[in-house]
Amino acid sequence: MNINKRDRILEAATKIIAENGYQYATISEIAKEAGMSTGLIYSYFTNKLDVLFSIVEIFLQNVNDLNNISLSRLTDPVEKLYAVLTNFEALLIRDQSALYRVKVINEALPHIVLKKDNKLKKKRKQIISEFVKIINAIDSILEEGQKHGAFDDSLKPAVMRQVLFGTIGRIIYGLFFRSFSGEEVGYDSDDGHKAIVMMIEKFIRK
Amino acid sequence: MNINKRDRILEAATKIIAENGYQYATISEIAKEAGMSTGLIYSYFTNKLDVLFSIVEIFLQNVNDLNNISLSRLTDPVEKLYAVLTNFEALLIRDQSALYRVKVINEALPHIVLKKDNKLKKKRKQIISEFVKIINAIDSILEEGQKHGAFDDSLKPAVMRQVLFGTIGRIIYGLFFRSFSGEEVGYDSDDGHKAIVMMIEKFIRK
Amino acid sequence: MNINKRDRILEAATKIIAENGYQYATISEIAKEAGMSTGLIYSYFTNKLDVLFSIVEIFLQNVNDLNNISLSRLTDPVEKLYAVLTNFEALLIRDQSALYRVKVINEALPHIVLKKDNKLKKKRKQIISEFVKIINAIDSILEEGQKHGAFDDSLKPAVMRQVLFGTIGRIIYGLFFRSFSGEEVGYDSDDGHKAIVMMIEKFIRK
Amino acid sequence: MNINKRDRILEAATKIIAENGYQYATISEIAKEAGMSTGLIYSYFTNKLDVLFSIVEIFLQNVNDLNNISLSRLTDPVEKLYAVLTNFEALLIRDQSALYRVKVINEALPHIVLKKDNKLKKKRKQIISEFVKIINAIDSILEEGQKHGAFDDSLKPAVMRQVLFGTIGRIIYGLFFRSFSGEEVGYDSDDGHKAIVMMIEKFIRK
DNA sequence: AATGAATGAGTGTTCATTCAT
DNA sequence: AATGAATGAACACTCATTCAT
Repeated sequence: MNINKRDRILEAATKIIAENGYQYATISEIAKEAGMSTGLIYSYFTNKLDVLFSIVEIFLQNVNDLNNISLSRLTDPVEKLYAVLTNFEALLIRDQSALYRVKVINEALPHIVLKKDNKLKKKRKQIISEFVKIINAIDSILEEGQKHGAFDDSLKPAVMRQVLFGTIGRIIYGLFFRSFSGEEVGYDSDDGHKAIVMMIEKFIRK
Repeated sequence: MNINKRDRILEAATKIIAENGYQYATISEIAKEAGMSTGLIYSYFTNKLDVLFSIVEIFLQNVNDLNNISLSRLTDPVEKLYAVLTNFEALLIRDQSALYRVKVINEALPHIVLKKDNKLKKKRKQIISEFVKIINAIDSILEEGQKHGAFDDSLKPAVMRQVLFGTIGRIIYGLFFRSFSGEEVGYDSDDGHKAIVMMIEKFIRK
Repeated sequence: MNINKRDRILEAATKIIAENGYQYATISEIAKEAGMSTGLIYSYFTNKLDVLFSIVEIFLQNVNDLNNISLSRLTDPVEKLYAVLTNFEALLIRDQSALYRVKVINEALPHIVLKKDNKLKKKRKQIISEFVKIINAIDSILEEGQKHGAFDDSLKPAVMRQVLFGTIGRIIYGLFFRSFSGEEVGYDSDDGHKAIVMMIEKFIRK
Repeated sequence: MNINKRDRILEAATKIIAENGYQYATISEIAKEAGMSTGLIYSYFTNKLDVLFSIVEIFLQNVNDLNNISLSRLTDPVEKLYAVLTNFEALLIRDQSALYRVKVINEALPHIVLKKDNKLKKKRKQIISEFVKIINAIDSILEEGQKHGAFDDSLKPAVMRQVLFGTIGRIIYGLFFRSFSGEEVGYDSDDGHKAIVMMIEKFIRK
């Protein structure tokens, strides 16, 4: 197994799926983009859905890896929250292919929820476990921060976390849309970053 | 044309698409759910995508209709913002079929962006125009509010609006997921509502 | 469901499979032969294997139906055996399409044994049950005949039955081959019939 | 060319094809079973069908070799027939891998008849010639025996031969099935042998 | 001689869409 | 207006075969 080639497939798939939607992205087009034959994709992935899932899986693992590093050297909940959300943002904004990833992950989530494919049970579990890890990381930061009076405690951590996720997700999706369609959306990535930072500040107790 | 039948199709489609995803929702299953033949669907809609688009279209029209009523009798930007977001929330949380709609609209957006189907050009434009109306309504409320010192003006209206959309969308999606999967998500619709209200307050200048 | 159309598919499939072998018989060729589209075949059958199985199933049902009629009015084991084997022969020799059936059934048996397709579990069971019915019919005729001293009892009924099946099968396969390839095989259907009759006589105790 | 390796491939192929059917037996599985790479198989055989054909070819050659030895020292048609059929039986019942061969040869015959593959014309001819040799050997024994009054002459030799082939084939297939599926078939290899012997006796004129 | 990664033709199957009734 | 049988384009996936190493 050529690890490099697997990555090439995932990168090509990310692009093709982002541009066409999962349903209209064909394996043969992905293969063409990756510069290989359709058959070869099936020696790296179980099926088309597995390609989609793997994109999500790797992204979530990257998030968790970054979080592990960042959180290990921090103690202040405020700083921790900062770090976690910045990691998220960084992984999704970095470059063009990162923006594609936003789109793909957005489209992948419903598929992961649906449990259509028995062959991918294990991978599904793995993805959910990575996702839960992220959620737990944030929720426990928020909880800890509320207990220590660092954060506004009028909202449950789970809701606060949704607010933060929703904010980041939507802002970044707008940036993807701008880059994809060429149309203006009324803000740029600096504005977006500022918004995320401000959201955190809104929840900090003065 | 039987307007009642058209609605029945859209309601059935909303359920089937929400439960299976657009790709896996078949016309024949939608027809069965609506209690009619597959052929009949095609005398009310151009094609499958048209069904999806129509769900979104009607929702956006409803939002705008509600907004028009609410905004006409209000002058205070703060009250206006309240009204608009509450309308949104109301239309998406009301009942089970409203929760389905969250899911379907989420899935529909990428399709609307993609412009795959030439037959639906007009409908696409119509949807975008409804969407822009909503965006403009909010953006001008925010702008006006900032000018009058009612809202925090450190973020551009467009970004603020994304933050609010993202928050509401994510929170409501969580509620859909809870209702669909039966799993707990850590909050209920009251918590969600509280969060939306609080988001507005965060942006009000004291 | 048009019962006539189902039969047309089976007849076309029997021809195409007999001429090309199951592996090389494509659904699209069967559809063409049956004068319909590929899709329609799938509203009558689960999949390609289901078509194959159904050919066998109908044949076995026909055999059992004929056997039920014949055996009900006979008491003498010798006459019964005669009747059963003649039924078999009749159904396999009757006409061109009957000869095709010999070939197809021969090729189908291994597939039935393999249990590859979970969707066809029920049909598989049904086929085996029809097959067992035939086997039991013959075996009990032989057993009864042996008990009454009508048949040679130096072989177990199961073995005798295999001898009779093998004889008929091989002889008829030869006739199929002659008709299919145009080559001579050294005997015709009259010779074949004589052989089957003689086989029975060989087992009759004088 | 390593003759040993060629044999290893054929042995592996016999097992895999017997267990899965020719269609579902993959070259890569055969290679794995033979403990080598897929590529290597193609330096010993033209293609997949060539592997199948070669199994049959070798079997038929073995039969003819045994027949040549046996028949050269016998003159009595009855003894000759005994010898020929016993050779046949011996080669097919001997051990597990011999039982596999029954299955494979059964499945191979239709492929040999079909003439699909131009590359194998020569091999096809060779197989048919070996097969004809066997048929001729038996037919001439039967003919000679009939002329000398040793055998029942009410059936043409060709038909008698089919009866004998059918009997042996069916009985041995039952034994393969028993060994493969683990189910009982109502007789064992001793019963089978007895049946073959008895069949000969049935044709001997007393 | 040997490997196994890579190819790509081939086909079963699905399902949106049409249209005769 | 309504049906649902019929169509056939489209695509995921498999696997025999090749060939660079």
